[in-house]
Amino acid sequence: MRAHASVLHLDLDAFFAAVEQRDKPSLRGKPVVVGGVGGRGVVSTASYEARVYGVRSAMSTREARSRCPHAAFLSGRFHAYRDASHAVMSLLRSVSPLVEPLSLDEAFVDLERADLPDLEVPTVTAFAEELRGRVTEATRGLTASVGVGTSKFIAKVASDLDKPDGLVVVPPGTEQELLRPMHVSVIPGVGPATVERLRRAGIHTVAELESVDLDELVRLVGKAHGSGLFHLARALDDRPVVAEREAKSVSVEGTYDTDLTDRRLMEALLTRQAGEVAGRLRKHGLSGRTVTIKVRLHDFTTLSRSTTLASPTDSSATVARLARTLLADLDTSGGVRLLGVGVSGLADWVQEDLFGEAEAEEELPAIEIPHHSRRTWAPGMDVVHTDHGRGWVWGSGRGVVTVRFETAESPAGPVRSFAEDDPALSAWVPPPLPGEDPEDPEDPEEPLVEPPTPE
DNA sequence: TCTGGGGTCCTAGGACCC
DNA sequence: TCTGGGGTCCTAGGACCC
Repeated sequence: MRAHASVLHLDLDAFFAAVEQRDKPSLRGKPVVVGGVGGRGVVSTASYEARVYGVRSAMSTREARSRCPHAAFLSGRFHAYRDASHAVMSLLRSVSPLVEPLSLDEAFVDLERADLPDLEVPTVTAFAEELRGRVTEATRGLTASVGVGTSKFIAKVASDLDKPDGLVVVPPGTEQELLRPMHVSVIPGVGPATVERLRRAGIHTVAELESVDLDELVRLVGKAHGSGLFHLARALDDRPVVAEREAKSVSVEGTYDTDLTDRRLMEALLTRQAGEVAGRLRKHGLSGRTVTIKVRLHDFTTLSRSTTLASPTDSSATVARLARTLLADLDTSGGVRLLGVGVSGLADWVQEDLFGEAEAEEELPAIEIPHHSRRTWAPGMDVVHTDHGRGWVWGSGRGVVTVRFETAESPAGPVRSFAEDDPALSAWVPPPLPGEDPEDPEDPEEPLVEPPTPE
């Protein structure tokens, strides 16, 4: 909670649909729905013309079609959205170094770090109005709704008050009178489940929430959430605008038009997804220790299974093998509508660490691995202990097993390879599965079974 | 043929360590 | 062969956000 209205929240109006209307004049003034167009798709964004018919984000596309059959249904062009988003974020960063993007179409801007003569309401209002114009210019016609207030919470609430193409500045000191009549769902983090819990306790508005003491709120919704609600209900929010946030996980998932029942097909799909995840890790110079699969059954029951490695990986083959191993424990006989693979526990990891230091491989002293000292560390992975430290199986193929050693400096130390039949190496190496090319573990062949295209 | 995809954060229980 | 508490890591699930 600041003394001045110096947090700005900007939200591009009906972003995906607006980009489509900008790029295709025949769509202007007409209902446009962007989202999944398959049998199980949902709406990402509806243009304001489509919202008139009750089409909303997250609604199934099937329902959107029945409400507005004459709308244009588009599956989306993410490169175009990314480009437009980039133009906006660059503009915002030119105005203040402290910009926190929330998604492609939303960001906070810290005006304390902008070049303004002062932070009084008239000054900030004029600045925000000019900024909206510059956003429209930079995106060749997209409009933005902007809110400005003394905190992130207030700025975000404000940007919602005059959509689309509006600006609301909440003067310092007026926050509580603004919030009190509002429904509790204006508070970020209050979704359907919390609304229902609060409703049962007779709490509907922010004013009512404000009258509940901290202990009672914690009892109702838990420790962290309760404390958050207690403060936000009083407009107390000092969360800073944070420019750089590091990714914590990378994942790929897909929902299929018809439920999957063939385990071999599921394995093939997981293998493909693992390759996408690992590829994205490598692209960003990341690796991760925990591999998680997600399985949604025919009845929408959602399961997850995860396993954690001794050291991070970005290998397609390793992620794929672990994913398939995790699937093996699950009963999928009723059919599966969604499969996904993710990697978390991310670490910065530069390619040179692994491949650029061949000399490190040469420097390693001879190693004897006593049979009895080995133990299984994780499904599909073996770990070996030696006098020189601990190593783990990194990859295998062509009769060679590659072991990566942990050192005092780094859990991802030098790499050394062994012949598969080396008596020193007692680690069990899982055989390659169909669809995985043992010649090149980073480039698995297409699965033998051709999977259906995920929507 | 209700219910996406890519994320973040929290909780709770168990293992393990000191 | 009794009893503990705190801290951390891991796993599974759930709520929430855009």
